[in-house]
Amino acid sequence: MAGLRERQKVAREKRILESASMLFKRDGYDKTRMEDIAELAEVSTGTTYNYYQSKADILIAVVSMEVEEILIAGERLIEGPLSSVDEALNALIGSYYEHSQVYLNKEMWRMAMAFSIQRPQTPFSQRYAELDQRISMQVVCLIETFKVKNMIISYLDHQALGETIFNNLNSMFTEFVKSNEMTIDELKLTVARQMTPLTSLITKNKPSLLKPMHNHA
Amino acid sequence: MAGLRERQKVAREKRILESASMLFKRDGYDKTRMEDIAELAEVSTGTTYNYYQSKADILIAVVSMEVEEILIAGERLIEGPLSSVDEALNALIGSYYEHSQVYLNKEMWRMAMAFSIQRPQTPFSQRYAELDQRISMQVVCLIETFKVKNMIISYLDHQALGETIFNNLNSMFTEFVKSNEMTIDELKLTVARQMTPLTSLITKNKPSLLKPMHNHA
DNA sequence: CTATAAAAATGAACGCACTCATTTAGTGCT
DNA sequence: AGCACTAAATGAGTGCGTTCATTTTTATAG
Repeated sequence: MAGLRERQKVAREKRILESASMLFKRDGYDKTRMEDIAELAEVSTGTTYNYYQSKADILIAVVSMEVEEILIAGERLIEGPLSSVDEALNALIGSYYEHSQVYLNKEMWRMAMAFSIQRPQTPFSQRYAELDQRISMQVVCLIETFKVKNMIISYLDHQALGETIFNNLNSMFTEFVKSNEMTIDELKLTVARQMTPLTSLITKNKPSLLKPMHNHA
Repeated sequence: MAGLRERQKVAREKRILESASMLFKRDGYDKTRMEDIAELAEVSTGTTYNYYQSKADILIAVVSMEVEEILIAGERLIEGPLSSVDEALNALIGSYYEHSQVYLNKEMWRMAMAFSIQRPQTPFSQRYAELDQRISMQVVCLIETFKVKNMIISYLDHQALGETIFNNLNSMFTEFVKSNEMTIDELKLTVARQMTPLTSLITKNKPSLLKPMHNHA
């Protein structure tokens, strides 16, 4: 049985995270002051810093929750039955995008992305990079599965292909969170369009799919 | 002939930009205080804000200079003679990377990228996005040239292809500025490797180039 | 040359993330 | 229960980007 001190610690950390998560989504990251988070969590400002290194560090805790769920959903898709290369890839990418909006909104994603670039050596960024890496690996894994199941041509560097695809879906997600107007559906359509040449080229026995389309929606 | 007031204004703006550019590269963006910039430029802190909206806004002025030169160099390459698809593409990408280090260092790039994501609606970010857009267009333009010269298969969506390639080279440049160790040469090699499957697939009459390679350098 | 209007420079003041010396409170021992 | 020890909470203090009321400088009119 844990002591009182230990239980209080866990409870405080949870209260701080919940308060921050709520305020970030309600008032925005910038508007939310450390003082506000502390007040709602019923601790002092200083105490907050005993639990999280910085305001940004609280944000990554929320991001982590979100990405863990994204990865689990992705895992399920990869292990499930695969239809065509094109459909399976778009299903995975779509799943990533859908699950990105549970705990976070666009502004919070922007902040998280910004911090991860700004100070790549901080624990925050290391963590963020690791989460990215795991998503990238999942895409590579799917490409490998295609290969094993003889769905794509076999002489290609599947690691490189997977990374290119990840870079693309990631870049477009960045565009999405930067845009006020863009919806998830538009994002999915754009990426599907961008992926078409590539998937057509690597897919076996599907020459009829080679249909060029036009510019952004 | 411009009046005294006008001339002083131009001179002050130039001094502020030069001071900031120097201090950012020497001491780092974070360490450089607005007070330091103002002091070196022989103006008051407040005056700095009559010329630039924020500290970040001064940074974009430096970034703009850099990217303008990057674009000019790219233009030259595209209009010049093209060897193979693979070589021309890598030459363009390599040129981008080489020219990225004249006024900026990794830290400054990181800061600029971070701000452009953080507040996409600010003039800073609009400007940054526009510069990105122009580079992307240059890549698309090169792909179009390949098509016109009958160097690649013709039934593909060249716009989508160009965007995918830009997203990839851009993502990897982000990885580069985030890493303390990675050199420009390593960056070029990594991107060349990632591009190989794609360029092989789209190039006409080059089946012998299809050689899978292995993981990161 | 003086007076008046307009523009720009100035630096003290503000807000907020973050720090640190001090105080408070949980734990283990007698 | 009382005491010593230590982990943790606290909030006034610090630094820096940014703002704004005031002062200074330049242009213009009489």
